[in-house]
Amino acid sequence: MQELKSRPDKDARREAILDVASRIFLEEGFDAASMSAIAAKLGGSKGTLYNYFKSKEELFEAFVDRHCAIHARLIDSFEVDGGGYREALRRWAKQYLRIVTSDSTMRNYRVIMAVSERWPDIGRAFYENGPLRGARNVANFLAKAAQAGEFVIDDTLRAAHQFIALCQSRYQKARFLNYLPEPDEAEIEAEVEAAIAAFYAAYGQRG
Amino acid sequence: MQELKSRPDKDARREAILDVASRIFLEEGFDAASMSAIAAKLGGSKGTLYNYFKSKEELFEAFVDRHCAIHARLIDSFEVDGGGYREALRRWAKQYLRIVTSDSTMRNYRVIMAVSERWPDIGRAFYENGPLRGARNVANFLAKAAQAGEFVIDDTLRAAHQFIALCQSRYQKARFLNYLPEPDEAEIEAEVEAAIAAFYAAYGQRG
Amino acid sequence: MQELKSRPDKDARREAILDVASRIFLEEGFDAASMSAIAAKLGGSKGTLYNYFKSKEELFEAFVDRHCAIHARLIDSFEVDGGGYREALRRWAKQYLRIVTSDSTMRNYRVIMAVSERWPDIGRAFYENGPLRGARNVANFLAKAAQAGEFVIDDTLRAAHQFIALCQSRYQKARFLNYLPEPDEAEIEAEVEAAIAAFYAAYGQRG
Amino acid sequence: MQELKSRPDKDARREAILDVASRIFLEEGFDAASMSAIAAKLGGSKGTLYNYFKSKEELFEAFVDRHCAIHARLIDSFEVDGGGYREALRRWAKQYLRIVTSDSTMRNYRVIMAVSERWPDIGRAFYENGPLRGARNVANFLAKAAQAGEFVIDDTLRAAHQFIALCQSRYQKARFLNYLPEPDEAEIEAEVEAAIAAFYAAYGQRG
DNA sequence: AATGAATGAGAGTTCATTCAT
DNA sequence: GATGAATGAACTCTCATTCAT
Repeated sequence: MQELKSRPDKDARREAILDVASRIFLEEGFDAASMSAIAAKLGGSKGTLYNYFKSKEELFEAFVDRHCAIHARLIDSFEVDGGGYREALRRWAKQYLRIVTSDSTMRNYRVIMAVSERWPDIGRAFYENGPLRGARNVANFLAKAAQAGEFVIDDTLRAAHQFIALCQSRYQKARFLNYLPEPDEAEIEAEVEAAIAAFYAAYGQRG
Repeated sequence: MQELKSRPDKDARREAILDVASRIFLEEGFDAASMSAIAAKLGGSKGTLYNYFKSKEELFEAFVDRHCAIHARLIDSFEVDGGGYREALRRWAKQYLRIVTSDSTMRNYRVIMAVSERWPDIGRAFYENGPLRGARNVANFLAKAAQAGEFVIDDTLRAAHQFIALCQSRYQKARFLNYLPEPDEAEIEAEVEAAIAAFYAAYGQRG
Repeated sequence: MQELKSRPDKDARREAILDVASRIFLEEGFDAASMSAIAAKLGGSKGTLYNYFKSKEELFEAFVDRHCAIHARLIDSFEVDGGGYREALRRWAKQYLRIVTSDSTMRNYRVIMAVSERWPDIGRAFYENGPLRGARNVANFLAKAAQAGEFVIDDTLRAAHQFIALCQSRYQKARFLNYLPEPDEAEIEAEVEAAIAAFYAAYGQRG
Repeated sequence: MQELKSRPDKDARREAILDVASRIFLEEGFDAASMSAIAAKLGGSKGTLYNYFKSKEELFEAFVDRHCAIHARLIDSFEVDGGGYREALRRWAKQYLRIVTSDSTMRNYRVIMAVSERWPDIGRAFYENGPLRGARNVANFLAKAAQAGEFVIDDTLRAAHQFIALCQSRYQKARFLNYLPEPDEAEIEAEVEAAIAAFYAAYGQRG
């Protein structure tokens, strides 16, 4: 009874803390974020924070885990399907690009990249749940499409990486370095069209 | 008289400070680097540090400026020339990829990206001196080559971005997130070959 | 009815808490011991702790009381009797020295002495139940023995203190300061023999 | 020049900090003493404290070192000489007892004993500079006196320990546990007389 | 009677920065 | 111009204690 009642409470509080901590980590990065600031924004005391996470590092890891999961779920939610291969690819790319160039994803990346030298595990986990997952999904699609005669592809994972890189060619570093703002819908479309054109030129089945 | 003698001294000291500060900023990032640590490694006093740079931020900016310059010089040093267009492009790409995936460049990027939200100017400066400069150099080359009939390209800057993205397709995020180690020579070659093949398929003049 | 049933339960729990608290106080001292650590080792909650003892100080006092009682009982358990006076004294001294130089007694003393300035009552209580009780027991014995013609003693309590001091002469401070380990049986015997020899020289009835 | 001027300043400040820290350590013990309290009483900032001692432990060690030195010097200052052996011994014992039962020595012992389990080195150092040094000095005297025919002593160090123990017999534990106040001059005299009587009875050359 | 989440004060420590020398 | 001692704010983290459930 008590368990059934109190556990969800505890979990809810934990999530609430993570919510606040996430926002601050994303805004400030690991080092500049302070436990005091998190507690203050939470409206609770520092002691409470430490009842739920036994150190700043542990809180950060929980933040990373959560965002790995979020990212993984998001990426898997993009269906690569329907309306013909070209259209499917186009639809996937636009969704992906929209997410991956968003301010929130950028902040996410910057925070994680910043600590990837100190804590390689964190970078690795994020890579596997984010970029690699996306590439694999695309690779699977490409394999199916190739079998159906849409493409001629030797190494589908490499091709997937190339396709994704083409989509982001203009935005990847520019967004990481905050040189460009979030692309609007037209820009996304343009990038994706250009990427698809190049990709089909390279791997499309010739008439 | 005194100026003629003391200025170079002063500049030399400044550079010495920057040398040390750079190393520490690259290793620790802006936040984790401490002025005390810099002064200690310098063998001087913190007071001296503040005689040359009036704050940690200013020292960091000097560090960024210096690395922008270093990067710009480096990128411009890659000749896009000689031995036919394809060979020139290949040579350029290999040099670029070697540099751009190196541990030292990675540290550089991570440090800058980490602060790009707080201080967008810094990210912008780095983008312009690094990635953008590289893309422009390639774009110039592509324009010349297109005029000579090697390529059919509409938007050379976009094509340049695409070519560079293709070269780094596998390594960009993987390196930022410390998922993969520095690529060896064979891996660089493979990446570049695949990129060139795709690029020529997309933009090469058809027989 | 309920009282008859619940009181023993309550007492048992109290004792269980004291068991755990004692161990921790002895290991860490008053200041370094934390209520959290005690609760954790107890397997219960901090709230429960405070249901039985209304503050850390009160818990500490209970710990002191308990150890006063333990010590008193222990000291009284040493019979000063049988096998002639010299032999009785020797037997008593060996038992006493064994106990009083043991690691567990040392920890006990150190903890109490450490707080004896802050809370003189605690030191006083411990002195009365430990050293003073021992000295009085010996003094009683000496009085009887003197009456029987074994000794010529003016002030039996002073003589008792002297005898005990002689027994511990080498170990008292050395053990408190953790300079020497627990003495082994041979060392105890040697100390006691030397003490008895000196004591009889000083107070023994001359032939 | 600068060295000749600034070093003494630094040393003086260090000593001033140690003065204050000593007082607080003696009053509160290691755990209860706080760096904030020390800084406050010093009239300086906590940062300054840490410029001189890089941790609380290091400050404590300096405190211990200082008091070891003080104790050693004090103990060596007691001449065991002049006015015949008995009188020399009496004079020494009174001085020793006066010091060793003083409130300030008591505080010193309590603080050190309290940490002797955690940091055995500290207890050991204190024992060697204090009690052991005193015992050795007495042992040397006894050896000379024995050679001159004043005593018949087999093991002079043991005899020295016994003599000292006899002197403190009533006060040792009683003072550690704060059961008795500082003895006055008459009490000291009485203790010493009793000790000397017993000691001569045990080891004095018989007429 | 038992819990354990919440608290806020305060612990030790580090920091960027200043300034008299 | 160089020094390094001094500072006070801010840091991460722990504590004894309370109280609604």
